[in-house]
Amino acid sequence: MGIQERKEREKTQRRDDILNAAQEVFFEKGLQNATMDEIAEKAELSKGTIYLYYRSKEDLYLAVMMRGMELLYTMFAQATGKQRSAVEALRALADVYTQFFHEHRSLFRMLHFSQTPQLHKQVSEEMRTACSIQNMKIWNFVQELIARGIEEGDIRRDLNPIAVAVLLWSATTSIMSRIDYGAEYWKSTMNVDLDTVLRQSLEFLLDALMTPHAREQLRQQPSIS
Amino acid sequence: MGIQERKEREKTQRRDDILNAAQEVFFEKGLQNATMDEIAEKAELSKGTIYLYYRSKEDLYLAVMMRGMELLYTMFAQATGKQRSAVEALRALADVYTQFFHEHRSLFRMLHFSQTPQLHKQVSEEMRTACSIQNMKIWNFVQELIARGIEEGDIRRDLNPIAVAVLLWSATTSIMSRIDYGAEYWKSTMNVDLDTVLRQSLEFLLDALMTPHAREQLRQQPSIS
DNA sequence: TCAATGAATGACTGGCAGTCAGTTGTAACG
DNA sequence: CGTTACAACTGACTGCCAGTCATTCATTGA
Repeated sequence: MGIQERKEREKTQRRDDILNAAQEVFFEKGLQNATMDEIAEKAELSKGTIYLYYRSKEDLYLAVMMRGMELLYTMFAQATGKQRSAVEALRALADVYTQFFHEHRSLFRMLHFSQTPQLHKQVSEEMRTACSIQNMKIWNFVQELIARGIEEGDIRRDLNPIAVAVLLWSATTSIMSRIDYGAEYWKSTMNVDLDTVLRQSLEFLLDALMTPHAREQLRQQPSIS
Repeated sequence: MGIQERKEREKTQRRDDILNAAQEVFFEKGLQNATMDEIAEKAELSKGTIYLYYRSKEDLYLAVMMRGMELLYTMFAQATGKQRSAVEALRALADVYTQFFHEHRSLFRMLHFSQTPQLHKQVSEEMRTACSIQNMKIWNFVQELIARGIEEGDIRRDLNPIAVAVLLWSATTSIMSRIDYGAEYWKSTMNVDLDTVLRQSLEFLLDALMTPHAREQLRQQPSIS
């Protein structure tokens, strides 16, 4: 009996249609200025139907955001797969994150904005746990990479892997969102190129994490860049 | 003719009353869930009157936030005034920022939230420039401190003062808002104490900024802590 | 006492998130 | 093929709230 299955397929298709429509609108208007009516119209469904699939505007917003997280995770996994050492993988991670930031700016913005406590208070329990799981996947990934770097003797032994992960992630994300918010503003009023600042900061941080031994090795085998 | 002056005084008093009422409500509910009606009631004024003094809810929000920035700036100026070297002043700055974070949590939250582009788009031109000026004051303050540290030979000469300022500020703020968002969550799911992470990160960053010479000196004259 | 001026008011408007009574389309059954 | 059952879908409607504006009120100066 394939009818059940077909219905199942149609249902997930609907969910996806809604997600695509929502993504378009959220990208263009942001959470605040997007309206459910516009999303419904774009999805060629009535507003009521949207609420059959997502509990609230905020839930829908997070659902779109989570696709972004999945994408980022996939990019991470791919980029680090072919690296030899953990430190090389960490550098690749930084590059990929920067790439994600530039090529999927709207997703990055949603990802960052979704960290607001105010938002999470208005979201269903299920969505929150789903986010939490996705989130954890990425954190574990980074953390384990750093732990491996310590084992391999390239990252300083006196550092706490998770602390390093938090510092790296926080600093990077925060500078990126500063760029996103108004790189031009910084350029014009303070003559600062934030893209350069981001690159320098990453270099500075990664360098400061490494053991003297690893730094020495790096100097003997400079990267292609 | 003191009438003009009295009226002037009364007007600024009103502005302040409204600000105080708004602060209470925003602290309790956040921007989204606060209503102008509630603010009006708390200020013992009608809603219409509020709009004679502030153009929109968002403007009012930023006005409250800016008092927070002023407070922070004052705390900064005080704390660094009595330090001998720039590096000592920088450490004092970090301590004071942490203190501000803990003692004025709601203001910190507003300060951080006010960095959202979405918010700034809904705010009057005047408010935006006022924010910008206040913002710049703090950035210049930090930047100059770092530049002084370089001159004094305690901070590495190969670093760009403004880049360092951005990195320090971004990393710190981002970790703090992570604590604010849910330190308990991190403790329970990943067994991480984010307060410790913050302290370690600051130590790590400040240490990595310093010249070998300055680090050496520090070891000979350890701080009181 | 009486305009004149400006501050304050609150009923009202428009817009939007979320709901729900009702409609439609489809499958299963006799 | 007619009928029932059921799930998917609809869109008019409700409640809420930011922001407005015609009106009221208070003060001042003549």
